[in-house]
Amino acid sequence: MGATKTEHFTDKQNAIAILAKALGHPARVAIIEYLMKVDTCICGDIVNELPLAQPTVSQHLKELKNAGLIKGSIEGNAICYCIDEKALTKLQAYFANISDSLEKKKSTCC
Amino acid sequence: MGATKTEHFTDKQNAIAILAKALGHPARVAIIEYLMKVDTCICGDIVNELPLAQPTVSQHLKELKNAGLIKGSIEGNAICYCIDEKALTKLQAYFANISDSLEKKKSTCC
DNA sequence: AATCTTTATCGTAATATTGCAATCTAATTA
DNA sequence: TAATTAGATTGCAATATTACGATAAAGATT
Repeated sequence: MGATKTEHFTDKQNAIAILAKALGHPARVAIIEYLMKVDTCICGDIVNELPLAQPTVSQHLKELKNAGLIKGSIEGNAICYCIDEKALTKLQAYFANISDSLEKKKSTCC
Repeated sequence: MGATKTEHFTDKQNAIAILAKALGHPARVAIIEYLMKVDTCICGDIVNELPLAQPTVSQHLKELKNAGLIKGSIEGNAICYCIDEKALTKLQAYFANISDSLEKKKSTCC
């Protein structure tokens, strides 16, 4: 064995896990933060921003794309990578909801 | 090779990545959601709630604990697992902040 | 057309994760 | 004290991730 048993969990649980997993590496967190920092989307220098080799960065970008956290479109011979707002909104909503619930049931716990 | 190069990233990036990674598996998302659902903290039946064998669940609980997402205290011969609010608040704040920024710079992008 | 630039892919090695049977530990109960 | 119960640990097999050198693909530049 060794493969995750996704079929036993709900779609929503799997969806959150996929997004969280994609952010489960500091390089990918750094990529998202870099895409937040630059105003424009034409950013062909992500490799220079990271302390990793180009194939490694390319692989991380691919994973972020597969998870739906970023989207890329071809722009000449460079590529324009962008944050996909939908995914981040989903995460924001999820944790906001959890925080809310925690606030409400502060009493009974520990 | 094969090990994550954590030393090249900021403490904050690593901290977020650790929390996200811990939630990067549907079973662990399910555990957090179960702990949210039950009001009390004396919950010695997490194994029965999940479609996984007891050692596997134990391992997932350990990882959530290592990441700081839950805390456990011995309660007789059972164990009381609890959500650690600090970690979830940290995630909530992180994604709320990102969502805010995205809202503000809606114009220049794609 | 030859070259440069940018990004992706392939191949491979090192390491990490997932899952479970078997076993161990410690508190509880009979 | 023996049996029970709740949970952790060990050991192992299957699979996934991380990282990078080498190379390929495709548009841009000369």
